[in-house]
Amino acid sequence: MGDKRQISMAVVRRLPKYHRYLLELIRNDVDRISSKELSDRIGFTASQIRQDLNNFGDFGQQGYGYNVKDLYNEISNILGLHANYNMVIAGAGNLGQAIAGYSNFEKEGFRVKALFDINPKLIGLSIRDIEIFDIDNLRNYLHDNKVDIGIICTPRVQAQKVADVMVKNGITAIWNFAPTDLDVPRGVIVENVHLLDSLLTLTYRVNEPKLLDYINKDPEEIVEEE
Amino acid sequence: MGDKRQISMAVVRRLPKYHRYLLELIRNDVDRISSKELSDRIGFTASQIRQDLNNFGDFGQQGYGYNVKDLYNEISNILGLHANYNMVIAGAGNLGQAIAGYSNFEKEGFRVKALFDINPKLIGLSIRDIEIFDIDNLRNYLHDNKVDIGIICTPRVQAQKVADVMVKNGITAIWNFAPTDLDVPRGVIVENVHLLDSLLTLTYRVNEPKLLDYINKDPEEIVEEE
DNA sequence: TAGATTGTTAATCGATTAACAATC
DNA sequence: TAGATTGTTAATCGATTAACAATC
Repeated sequence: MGDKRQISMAVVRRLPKYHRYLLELIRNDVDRISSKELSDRIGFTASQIRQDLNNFGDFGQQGYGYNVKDLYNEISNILGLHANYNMVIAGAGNLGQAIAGYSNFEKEGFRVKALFDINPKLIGLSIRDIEIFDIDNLRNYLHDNKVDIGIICTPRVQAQKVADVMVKNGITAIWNFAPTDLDVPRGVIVENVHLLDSLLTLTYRVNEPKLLDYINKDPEEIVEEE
Repeated sequence: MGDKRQISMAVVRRLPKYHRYLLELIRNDVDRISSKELSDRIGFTASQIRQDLNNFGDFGQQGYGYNVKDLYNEISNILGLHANYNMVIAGAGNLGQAIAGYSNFEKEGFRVKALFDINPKLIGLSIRDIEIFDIDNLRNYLHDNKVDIGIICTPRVQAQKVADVMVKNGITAIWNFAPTDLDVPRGVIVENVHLLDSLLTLTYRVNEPKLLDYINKDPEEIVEEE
């Protein structure tokens, strides 16, 4: 019914960083902060900070700045952290187990309820009291339990199949760690964590100076021109 | 000595995806591909694909398109994958162990040589033949061994300290999984994987429709206007 | 040769930054 | 009140898309 003016992904990706820095300010007993001061810490321009925040409301006060605690709460709310989230993990290998055992998520209301794997050696074991089930039971599990987020930590070749099962059984939010892009229907939200992609941007940047030197030299052809 | 025309981060972040899709094409025995066809698969516009690639060279041929294998090799090279990389991991908890055991990296020439931790219970153990050392030995290890990439998987509070040790002992590329932004000197490259940030953008998008409805309503004030 | 498709310039679109009136 | 700082509009910058001549 509304205008639904969309928030750009560029803005959305900055929101968790605001959340993180505001928590840090609370830890340091800072009560209020101006966009200028926050800019110095977080590294975005003051102008950008004000623009970003004003997408969601008038959280500041002229002549004063922003109340740190209030702003933190506003952004928590914007990020959906007023609710708890039940999650399941497909793929109980190293990575799946690591995510299941990562305590930082629990503090924000994220709960891993079950792991699923294809490997008989893993099925039946528990990681931090979270049981590993047979992947064939994923379908039934999703039927019987309210699950908000499906996490995919399987190898590449199984990822799409798992995603299909999740989507068919009501999952609308997928956190994908498999090194492939998933094909899902409109309305299903996928957030990718492509670790190798991330590592390759690191090696790109390590090599960039040499690479650009090489490209800009281009020794053969240049001699002939004008 | 060169012009050093910089490649934008937007382009750099797309490079690993080209790499991934080209490997997929090789797997499917596709020999050549046009920007149009690649566009259909990868989801970037054909125009963008040609622009991106032309930052680095003339890899295509009019009327033909791109040779898949050649282009794959070119991009591998651009990403620095002609070399091998020695890596060490600080923090041998779940996440550190998962990364140490993640086989996808090895295929591309990445080798985890050692883990380091503060926990006496972990020190001396091995993960996939990779030994866990006392974090106090990190300094000496970096002195005695050629290490290209430092990986930080410690809790937030220890991350900066570990980064300082790495930087002081010659590391110029850091892959950071700790939920904090590192302060490093110019010339040191940091690639962050902020898992919670990623998860929060997912929950943001899950809640976005409700949130924007709420913001766009603004019931109180609107009544009074014009 | 005719058709296809690149490399590249120009046009458009969107995101960031600057500026400043409003106001606490 | 005077000073500080927001919210917001306008200007700038950069990235994406469109168009097309060059050429395989």
